[in-house]
Amino acid sequence: MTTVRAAAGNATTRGRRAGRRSGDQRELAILATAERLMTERPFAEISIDDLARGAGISRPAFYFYFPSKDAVLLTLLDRVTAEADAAAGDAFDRMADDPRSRWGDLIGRFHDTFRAHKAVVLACAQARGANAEVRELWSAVLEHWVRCTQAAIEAERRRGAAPDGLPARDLAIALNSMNERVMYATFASDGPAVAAPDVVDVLLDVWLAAIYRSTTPPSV
Amino acid sequence: MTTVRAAAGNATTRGRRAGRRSGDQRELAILATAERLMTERPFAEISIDDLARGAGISRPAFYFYFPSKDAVLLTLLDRVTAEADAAAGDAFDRMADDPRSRWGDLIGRFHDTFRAHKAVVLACAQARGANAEVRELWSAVLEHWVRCTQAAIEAERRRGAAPDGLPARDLAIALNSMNERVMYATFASDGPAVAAPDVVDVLLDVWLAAIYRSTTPPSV
DNA sequence: AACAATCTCGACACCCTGTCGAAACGCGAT
DNA sequence: ATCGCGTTTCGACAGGGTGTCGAGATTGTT
Repeated sequence: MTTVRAAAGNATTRGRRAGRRSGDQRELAILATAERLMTERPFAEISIDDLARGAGISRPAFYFYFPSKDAVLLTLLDRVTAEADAAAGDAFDRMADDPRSRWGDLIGRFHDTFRAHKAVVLACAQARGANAEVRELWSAVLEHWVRCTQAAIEAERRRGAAPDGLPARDLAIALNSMNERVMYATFASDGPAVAAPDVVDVLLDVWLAAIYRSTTPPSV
Repeated sequence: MTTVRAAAGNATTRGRRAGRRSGDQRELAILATAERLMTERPFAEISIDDLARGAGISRPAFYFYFPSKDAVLLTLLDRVTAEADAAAGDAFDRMADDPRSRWGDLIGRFHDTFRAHKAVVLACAQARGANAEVRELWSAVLEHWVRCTQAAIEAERRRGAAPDGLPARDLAIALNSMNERVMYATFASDGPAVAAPDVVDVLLDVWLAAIYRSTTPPSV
């Protein structure tokens, strides 16, 4: 298994070899083409030739910018990763003020990040099965949300607002997994799905029930 | 988009053209080879040549038995579909006797079906993104579980054991989606995952909390 | 103008899929 | 036994995708 990442794993070097001149626009054109085509058909059906032609270069020239088609997806996913980490940021502060609103913010942010990059996320979900790097990077995103969720659950238990029960980490994994799968189904219209406008409400209700055994958790 | 299914959509005709002689063993050999290889590497990395050689025939001969690689997976999935439908069967009877045990049975059956065909299910999850037929067939399985769950929730609400709240269908979708994703992560060791022995317990707790707002729901 | 780094692409080797037609096989009817 | 006819097999081909190489074009610097 060869790796697409630079040795240092630096996200900024995922694409081309170091040093740059005028070709930056070409690199961006490839990324833009990829994002556009992904909204039209599954990632697996997009060829490197499609990406190259879309960016106005020949197929061999593509390889100057990216080592493979997957590397393009990984670069796109890097952006989403950064945005997702930022979005999780302070959503967990002052949970005691108004738990329902705070958890709603949290799920809403996950939802917004997911939806803003729907095409990339759906493509990653498809590629995840076949590409270990996509799988690992996506796992890292999810792990971050799980940790934040776990910490918030533990804090709520400490202040007596939430009852003890399942290990907080297991609960956090289950709830975040649910969010991922439910949102995926809704955005992809894949199988039984919750209607798009209701997604956040439905998920929030399950979260509150699972964490507090109530949909009206106590504030301070 | 060409279809792999026979016009009638009959599961028994998914493979070869009608009429048969001694080649049944070959067809089974292909299926057995597929199931074995899927435990070793992702479905996308298995070629038709691999399947043919594994069954002791040449690559063109493979096409006598199946029209494509996906058709093999679909045939395997047909078995799982049948088993899953059967497993859901009477798991919803006498829910009022002992809700916790009954829901536990239900999740346990989903879990057992999933685990018994781990390789097939993981391969389908991978192929789902690229193949519409796999996606539809898997959706049908999930839809069946969702309907059963929805009916059981509504029955529990009618007898006053479960409080009103979210539409039962939305709740059923969310919970079954959670089960699918959590089990997938656990079996595939993909990203944050619940430890294998705890999966059913964790899921059951979330189900009971979401349906009853309690982990000790009332029996008759 | 000359050099070097950057960038481009024609041509190639390789792998995989799906199809065709010819040939081999199995078996009941003559 | 052998003829005939469906069943089964495979060599060979066409088409399309990936990744690589080396030669050439472009651009910025001196």
